[in-house]
Amino acid sequence: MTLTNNTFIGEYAYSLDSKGRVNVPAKFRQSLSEDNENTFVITRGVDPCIWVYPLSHWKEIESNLRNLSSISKIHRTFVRNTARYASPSTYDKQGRITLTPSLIEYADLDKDALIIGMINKMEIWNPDRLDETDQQNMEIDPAAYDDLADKIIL
Amino acid sequence: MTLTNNTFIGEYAYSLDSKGRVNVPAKFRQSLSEDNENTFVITRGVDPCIWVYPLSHWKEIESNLRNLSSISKIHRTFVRNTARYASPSTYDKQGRITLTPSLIEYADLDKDALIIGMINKMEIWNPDRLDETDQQNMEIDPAAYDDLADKIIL
DNA sequence: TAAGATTATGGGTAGTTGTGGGTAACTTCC
DNA sequence: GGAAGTTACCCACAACTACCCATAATCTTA
Repeated sequence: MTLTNNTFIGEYAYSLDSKGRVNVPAKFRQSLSEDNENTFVITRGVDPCIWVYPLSHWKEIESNLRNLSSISKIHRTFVRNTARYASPSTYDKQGRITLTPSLIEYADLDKDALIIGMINKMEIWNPDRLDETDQQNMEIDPAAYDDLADKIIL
Repeated sequence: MTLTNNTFIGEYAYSLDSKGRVNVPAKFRQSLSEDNENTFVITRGVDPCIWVYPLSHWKEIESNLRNLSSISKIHRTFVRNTARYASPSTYDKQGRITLTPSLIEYADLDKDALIIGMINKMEIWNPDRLDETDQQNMEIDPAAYDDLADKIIL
């Protein structure tokens, strides 16, 4: 059962094979709208993980970046940092995408890959790195967290 | 897999051969629309790197420059710096473009050439110079950077 | 519960891509 | 006009990647 198009929730444990391929959860694939052409764009996350966007969402990001002028240093740097690590990946007949060696290294992926639905994208984690990040996030300022409560009615 | 015509993302490590040729990533070539006639325009970047535009986009830049008045000193200087170092380059059967000695020197290119997709153009870097530039960019005002990130939902 | 469909994982192969070098055409300069 | 240097085009090979098929485990449904 699919909730909303191009929306991802839940957590899945898969394995990364010797060719750098990981399965995309069947539910995520089913949620993809036609215009994504079975394709995702993978890139570096802010945390040590891989971000996986549906193609259609990435195209929106691209069109925003296109309007930034390279005369401005900040704009130039922002475009470079965003575009640099991104690469499209179409899933194969078995529903797997191929990750790039550079991203596998960045996310420190080994055999186990944890896929997490993040609403408009998904994240691929080394389970150990995620545990560590969770620990560190305990130290987040509770006030700032509470602040969010005003914006999102849980 | 090609996302959008004349749009470049990703990072690629290639080598510059003794004849001053570098490969254009296959994905970038495939993304080029017909009207580019397999041709790019190479010129100096603002940073110490080479900017590589698809011919069609360069033509738009030319027509924008045409509208700048030569009375203004800033305009005059800008037009001169932009036009001065530009030169067209068609890729060969193997997908390589030939760089000019002057641009190779400007970008301080040696054996290794790092090609970065910058959406509407690409950049060719000496990996060491890029590392240095990345370091310097750490000093960019974080607030201004976050501001950009807010507008573009990553 | 049994049969069928779907899902997760592993591996083989043909076509593509990146890189080096060779040769012919063209330009430049004396 | 001829020699020297430069540029553009062509061929060849090694490495890699996308695509295909196979199998085992799991879920679905009658």
